[in-house]
Amino acid sequence: MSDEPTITTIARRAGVSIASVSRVLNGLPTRAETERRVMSVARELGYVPNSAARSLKSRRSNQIGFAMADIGNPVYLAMVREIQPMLKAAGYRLVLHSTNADAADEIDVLRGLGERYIDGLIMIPLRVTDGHLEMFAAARAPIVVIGSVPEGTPVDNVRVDSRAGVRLVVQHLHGLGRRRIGFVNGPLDTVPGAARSAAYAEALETLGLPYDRNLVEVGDFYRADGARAAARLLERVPDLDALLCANDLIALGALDVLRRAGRRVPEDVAVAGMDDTDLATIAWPPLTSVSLGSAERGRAAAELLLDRLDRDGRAPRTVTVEPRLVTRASTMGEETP
Amino acid sequence: MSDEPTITTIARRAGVSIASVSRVLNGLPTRAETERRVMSVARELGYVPNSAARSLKSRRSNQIGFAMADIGNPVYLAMVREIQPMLKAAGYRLVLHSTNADAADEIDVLRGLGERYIDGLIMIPLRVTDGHLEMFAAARAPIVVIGSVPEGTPVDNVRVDSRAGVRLVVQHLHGLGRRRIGFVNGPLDTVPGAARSAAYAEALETLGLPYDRNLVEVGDFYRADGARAAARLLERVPDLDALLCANDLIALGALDVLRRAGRRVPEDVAVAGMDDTDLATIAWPPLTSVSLGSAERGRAAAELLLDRLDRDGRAPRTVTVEPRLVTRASTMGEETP
DNA sequence: CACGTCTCTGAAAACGTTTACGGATGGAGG
DNA sequence: CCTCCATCCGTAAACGTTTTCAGAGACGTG
Repeated sequence: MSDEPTITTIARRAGVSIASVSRVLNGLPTRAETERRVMSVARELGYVPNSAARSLKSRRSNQIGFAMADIGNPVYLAMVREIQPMLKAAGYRLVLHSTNADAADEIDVLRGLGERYIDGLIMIPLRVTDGHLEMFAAARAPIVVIGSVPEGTPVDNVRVDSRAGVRLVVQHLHGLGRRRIGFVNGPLDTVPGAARSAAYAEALETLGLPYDRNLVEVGDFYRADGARAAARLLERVPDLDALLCANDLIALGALDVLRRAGRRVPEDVAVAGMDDTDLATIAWPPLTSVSLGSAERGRAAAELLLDRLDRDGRAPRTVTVEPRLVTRASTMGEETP
Repeated sequence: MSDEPTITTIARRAGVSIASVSRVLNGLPTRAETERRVMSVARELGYVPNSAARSLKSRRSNQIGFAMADIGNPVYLAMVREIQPMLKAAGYRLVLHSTNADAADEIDVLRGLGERYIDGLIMIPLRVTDGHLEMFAAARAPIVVIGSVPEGTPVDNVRVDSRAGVRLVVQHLHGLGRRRIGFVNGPLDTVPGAARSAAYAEALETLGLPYDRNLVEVGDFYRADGARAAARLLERVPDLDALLCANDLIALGALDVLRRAGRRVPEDVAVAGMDDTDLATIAWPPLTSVSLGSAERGRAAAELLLDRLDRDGRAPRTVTVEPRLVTRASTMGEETP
């Protein structure tokens, strides 16, 4: 027990060569007697193969990286919950990277691909910088990006038509007779922030509603920021009758603020979130939210990656997930359980 | 770009030996001119050291494992959120294992320690089998167990006095005048399930309340199971006036059921959870819950592990975290925001 | 009996690092 | 001019595997 047994220890004890030991351990055809001896010695010594040595030879680590901004956000969580079992079933381990949406941090992870401690990477960058693009191009292992990426970027890509998603909610709110539809967004320099901002304007236009910049407030994608932003918005536009939030977390913050302000949801203000996380059914009132298919996106990303690990060389593929509106009591009072 | 540059490539291009390259890259003293040449070639080639080779020599992987039942449970999530940045700051990566509370799966992870792909492991076993104990004893790398473990087990250990926690809530409910205090527990063959069961009985006895087995129902530690168990309990004991749930998730399920049954919380039934996760403040009404210091436990576990990685050889240590009751509207109506 | 064929095994190289050791060089001191 | 020491660097071994290649027997066939 003092020193870890290696293939060499076993070979000596069993009176065979290390090559034979390796063959037995890898299930290659071997004479029954040899196999028996090797196996028995290996078991007796409690032998476990050294993964570093194996990786060095085989050039595979059997690890996959997953990089997202913050493991605390239930969207990413939903993805991890899909991805982890799939990878595990395929014999891969999951290495988690929480980057705080910091570009330098993310580029560090990408550099990690070169260290070869992971065979592939699933990444959700909130901002895609030139640095990202360079690393994507130079990457020495497959990458799947969840979220939009410029045309022609040489990585597999899973995206969701968030524009359509925003349109769905805005139409829903409009259909309920709401005309002063506020919008609490996340940072505009993030990919989702920018997309949702454009989509909001576009949806209003389609419906013939005027775009009023006073109705828009920007915070960050967290509950506390959402609350603050919603409070600012409410103060500026007291006659708001609906609130679209770029995120379920933001929506939770908004609900807190509205409750404290004595506004009834949905009677006075209808509130909708995005992502349709578990939180939507926990919140009170239950939150109408656009599902952006987090679980589905996670699954698709894992599939794309595993596929490419199997046989590389194909052109990059893009999978697009359809958004789906899930209405609950925060917009449709009557549906309250 | 075709073939990954190695230390040998650099050596050739710079006209020095691989030893010199290694020295430069590791910051060992070298003549300025040599250093300049090596660095410039390395940069030009986009050299990145191969982690497998490095691990093989150095016998360290710079990875730490974290094994829990289900990444979806916010308790574990709170821990990961503490642990991940601490490990990262210390130069370690996090390898995530979701074991579905399956003993065989957990033992697999423990076996992984022998593969040396992780330098240490933080584990939260829901059940501690003989298999676990054997692996703990034979482990070739440091382990920190979060949760109780038999006296004398040779691992560092972070625990929480859940007995005291249960006592706190039961006293709180009793102090509010509740006398028919139901208990929805998780599986009794899990470490927390067993502990909470014993603690519930004990707390009742301390308060001079009779133990009525009709008041106890067992499900699993999830929302849906909690709902089902609470429904059974409610049907059996309609005059229940308080409900202690072994878990915030269970409590959410219970809230759903009570709402659907038309019981007011807390007027008719006071509800309390355990773990004090984020969900407690999202639920409606906000949930009274016993904090079992998830974040604190995560931090302590990471500290213990990093400490032991620094210098091994000390006796195993145990850190105990104090529970803390956080009262909210689900038991104290008047505090409703 | 010579030969070819087949099955099993061992020797050795290779993966990409780190590091112990000793050789070369140059300057200081006698 | 010789010796000594310090400084810098190259050679080679080692980490624990996998895999290629070829040798050794066994056996059947002509």
